Amino acid sequence: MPKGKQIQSVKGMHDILPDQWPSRDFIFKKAKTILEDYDFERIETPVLEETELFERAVGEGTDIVEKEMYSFKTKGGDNVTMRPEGTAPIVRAYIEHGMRSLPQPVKLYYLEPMFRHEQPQAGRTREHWQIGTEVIGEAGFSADAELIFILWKIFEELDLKNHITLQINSVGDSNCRPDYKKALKDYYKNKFKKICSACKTRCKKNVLMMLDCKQPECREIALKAPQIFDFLDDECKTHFKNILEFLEEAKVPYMVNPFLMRSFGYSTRTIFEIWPDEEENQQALAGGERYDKLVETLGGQKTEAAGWGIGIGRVVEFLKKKEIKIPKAKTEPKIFLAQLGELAKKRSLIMFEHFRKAGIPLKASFSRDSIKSQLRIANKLGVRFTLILGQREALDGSIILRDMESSVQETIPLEGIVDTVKKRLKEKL
RNA sequence: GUGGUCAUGGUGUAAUGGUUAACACUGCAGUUUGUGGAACUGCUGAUGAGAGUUCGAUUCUCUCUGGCCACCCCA
Repeated sequence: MPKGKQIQSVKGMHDILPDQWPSRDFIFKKAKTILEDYDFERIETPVLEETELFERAVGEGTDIVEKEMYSFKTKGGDNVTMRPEGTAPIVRAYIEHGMRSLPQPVKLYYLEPMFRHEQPQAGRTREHWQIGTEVIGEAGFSADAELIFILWKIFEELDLKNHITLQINSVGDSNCRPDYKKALKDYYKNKFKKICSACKTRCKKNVLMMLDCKQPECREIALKAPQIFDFLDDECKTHFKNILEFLEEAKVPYMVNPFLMRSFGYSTRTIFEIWPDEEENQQALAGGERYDKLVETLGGQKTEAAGWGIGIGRVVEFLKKKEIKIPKAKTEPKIFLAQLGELAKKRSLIMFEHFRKAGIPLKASFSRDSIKSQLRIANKLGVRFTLILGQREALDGSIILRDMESSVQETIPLEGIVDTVKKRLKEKL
């Protein structure tokens, strides 16, 4: 056999193996329950969208659009992109399906993979799953407040609330943000020599992101920079203040972080992130924002909206790190069926269905013939009882019930076996 | 995209410019063939890919691939 190249999964994309599913299901289930209780409805959009959607929504000049999109031309000549983020496709769907004629706001949630061509490392993959929400058609602060409240509740349900902080900030709107940007630029003008090279490009591309720089020298300068709050107009200010008051009322702890920034082109007013409470690893577990102009940008009518996304992979890792107990997805198997010989094997097949219908799924190892190896498996599974159906038993219509703890076994009639086992299980409890 | 670092069975670790690459766990099987857990025994299974140096490379060099870390950005 020629050895050849070993085919592995594509860079930055990983298999999600069985052992990861209990914690993923745990997260899905918690989030889903809460979201549906709060009247969010599920939506799923295609992985592929027209490239222009993201160029317009996220904005040219952003890293996502400039260097991180999986874009290609189809055989038919269309320019398409694998969804790098969840909001733009959903807004597209909102407009396309005329959802403005539904009672507003429209509250949607999704569970989808996102694709970004980034340099991978732990907690940063090229395909990652997100649980996200969008509330479209609500300008008032109640949308932001509810969204953040629900986000917090989900983390609370995941038993993580003591390990995270909610970071929140306002980036104003098109009315007041330009003034702030100008003030920032003025502030940085005579400090240009002291800032890092990345910030020099940031200064041109997106001044606001300079506040978020991690370099110590930039950080120091940012500390004394003019603050957004002094520039917010009255409406933005009130909007922000109302959210904070709501959070206080709802007992959701938050940290106003004037240096928190998001690079999405569509963010307006409220932005927020959930951070792990750790020195190292500052990767956000979740992030969201208000986006009052996006529907218009994509050709809809004036419609205000907000939303957030949770990174499943990161939360899974975080749960593991914090040693949060994950409830078992499946119930423990209780009964194992061992068979010996052809006839027994044939007879036993139908029993699976009888037991399954009775709510007691049977375990078995059909491919194994020796009683020894079958019992070994039964033992490993930790079942309460093992049913043994041998040639003898199959012939005279009986079966052996073996108690795995006491090793006591008895021969009982095959007829009514389901009820007998049911009774025995009950006795053992 | 830039820089650094790493790469040995499924997992975790050894070792070496020269016979058959070692150990532990796991898996599979056996230890009076119709009976699990312990113990013992055996078996399966690896030097990421390609090229170069060399009599000989898993070991040295280069390229690629992938993981991880930093920058960048983000969930």
